[in-house]
Amino acid sequence: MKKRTTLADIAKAANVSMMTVSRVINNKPGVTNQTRKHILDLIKEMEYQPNAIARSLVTNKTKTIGLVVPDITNPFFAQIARGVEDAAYEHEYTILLINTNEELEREMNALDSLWQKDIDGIILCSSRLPELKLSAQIQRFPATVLLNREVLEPLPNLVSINVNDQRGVQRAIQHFVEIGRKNIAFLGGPNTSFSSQRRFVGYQTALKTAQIAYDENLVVFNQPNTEGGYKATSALLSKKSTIDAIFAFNDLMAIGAIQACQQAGHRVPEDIAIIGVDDIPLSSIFHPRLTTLHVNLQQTGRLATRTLLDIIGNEALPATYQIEFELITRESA
Amino acid sequence: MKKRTTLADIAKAANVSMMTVSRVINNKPGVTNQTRKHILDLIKEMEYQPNAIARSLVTNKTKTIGLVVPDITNPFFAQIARGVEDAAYEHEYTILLINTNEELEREMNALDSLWQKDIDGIILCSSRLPELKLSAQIQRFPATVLLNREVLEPLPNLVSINVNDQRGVQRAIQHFVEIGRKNIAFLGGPNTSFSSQRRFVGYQTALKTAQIAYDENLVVFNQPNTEGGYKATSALLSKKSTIDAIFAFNDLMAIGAIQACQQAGHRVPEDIAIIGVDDIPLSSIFHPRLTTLHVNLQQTGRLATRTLLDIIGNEALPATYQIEFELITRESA
DNA sequence: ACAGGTATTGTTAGCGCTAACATAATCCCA
DNA sequence: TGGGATTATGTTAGCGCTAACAATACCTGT
Repeated sequence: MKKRTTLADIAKAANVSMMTVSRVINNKPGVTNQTRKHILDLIKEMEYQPNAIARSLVTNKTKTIGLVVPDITNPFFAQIARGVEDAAYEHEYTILLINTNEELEREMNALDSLWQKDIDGIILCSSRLPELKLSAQIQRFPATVLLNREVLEPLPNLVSINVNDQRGVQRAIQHFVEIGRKNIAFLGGPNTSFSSQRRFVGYQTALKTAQIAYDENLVVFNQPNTEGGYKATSALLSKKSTIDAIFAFNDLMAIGAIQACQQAGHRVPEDIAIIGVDDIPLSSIFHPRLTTLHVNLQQTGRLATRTLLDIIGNEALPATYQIEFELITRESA
Repeated sequence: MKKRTTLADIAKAANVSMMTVSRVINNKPGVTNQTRKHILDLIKEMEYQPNAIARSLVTNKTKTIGLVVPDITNPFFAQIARGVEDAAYEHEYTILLINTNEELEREMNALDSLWQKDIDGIILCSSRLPELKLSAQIQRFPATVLLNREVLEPLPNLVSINVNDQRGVQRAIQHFVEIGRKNIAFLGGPNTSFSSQRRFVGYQTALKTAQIAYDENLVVFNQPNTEGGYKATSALLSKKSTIDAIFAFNDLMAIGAIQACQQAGHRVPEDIAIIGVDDIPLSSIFHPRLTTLHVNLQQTGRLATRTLLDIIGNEALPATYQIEFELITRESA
């Protein structure tokens, strides 16, 4: 690991001042083509690469954005992260990745450490911070995009992006109605989850629209995995045998639900139609192939960083975006 | 976004020199408990947080490590990333995440940009760089850990961590033999992939050990997904009907293989036993539940950063690690 | 009470770069 | 042909911090 070549080295070698070299590397005008070429050659020859740290210290820009997610292992966030990074790469930004593991303390520490590193902005996914702390944090960063979190009072340097859970669920329920289902059950996830709450509201709204009476016996909450789906559905079937459709919080629960139905002797989708959410890879492999609500998360990630860069660049913007679900109709409904 | 509080601000407020404050925030000796407390109070009161950029410029340490992966969307790398970040967090390091998308140019750019940001080390996963370029890159970073890539000539600041593909496959084949299978087919992945190659070697070695003759008609390569597994297996079954076991490059191919077998009227595992690799979540949900080779990737990620930090801290180390697969015996074999 | 040590605080310089202003070189047209 | 505009280059200062050395203040034992 040899020592870095610095601006000064190049300047000396080219027999010009550091500023002239600086102008060349930053593509600024005010340098003859001849000297520019000369310097460019030297830069290549001496393998000079600017020291971003030094540059940041004076410009107050780091070309770095922080991405805070609960758990990168969750495909939901991995997809978003990929989109975020892709778009960042295109604009020559890099990503500082942080997992909060849904722990408040870790999220606070993360934000502090990002702040210390003087990043240009943050993309904060599914933040669990209490409103007050969150808004305090946001105010100290130059720009932030909030993903998948209920909005606070508007802030000038903040944009929120949310998936439209309500509307998505309504679409699903509507689909059930269109294929003639009337006894539609709702499998909720953990009720600490914002999206589970919103989906529940969507479910109720959609029933009202379809003029179907709400029946609380058709609603169960459980863990958002296959096991939870299985248990919830078994419980449901034992007290209500007239069910002909199930909306599940996510695909894993939907799969659990299918297994429970089949176990109990119901055919899917003939007797009971099932719709999940997320469109995980498994959905198209599992048999029967799962009908599900889908969002292009990678695209959403891209949108998040583009929006962030817009805020950084001081371009006016609306304060919230709503991303719509798409219903992927496959075999299960 | 108000202006940052700086060391100078604190120094002025406390009526001491900047150095004294610096000593306090860096927990260095040479400050009275009294003044220390006084300064600490002011720091809290004025919400001072050191500027990491400025600090890095003088110390030449950034407390940041680069993590380069082909695609964070791939659960394999997401798991590793999670482990890497967890361990980094514990040591107060942060992670710069980069996706190369398996593109050479993007990998080079990534490495350049990390270099410019003066990071303390890199963890490079499944690098596709030609040997020469790779080793040149490695030599300019203070420390690097190579994951899942054949080792080059040893370098003082480099540690390689590889999953022991060969031994893993041997374990799988041995399991087939133990349950009385003799006609063992091999479903390979893309032959550009190092791991596919190594697993193929392991397959041949294991056969030799078990004194089973190698038959090239039992070997097929295809895409590493369910479709590839399905096609490969169909092809296999049409020319060889005596097959009683299949080793698949990964779980997705294994699932495709199962579907192809069942389609062709073979029972799994009674007629044909099947083993995959990766232990993806689906493996334990799919029916029949998949027997598969498993590695604790999160743990591997942790190992990677611990090792990297050891290199940074100049603690002597062996040049390569081998991580062993574990055979998870479920229903499919 | 004082030499010689130790514990505490301060001063100077510089990391590598760029903003802002200052100067030198070149041009163009009346 | 000369002077104001223009273009090319240089100089100075400082971003926020810490390493290294310098200067005090405070001891301790004799």
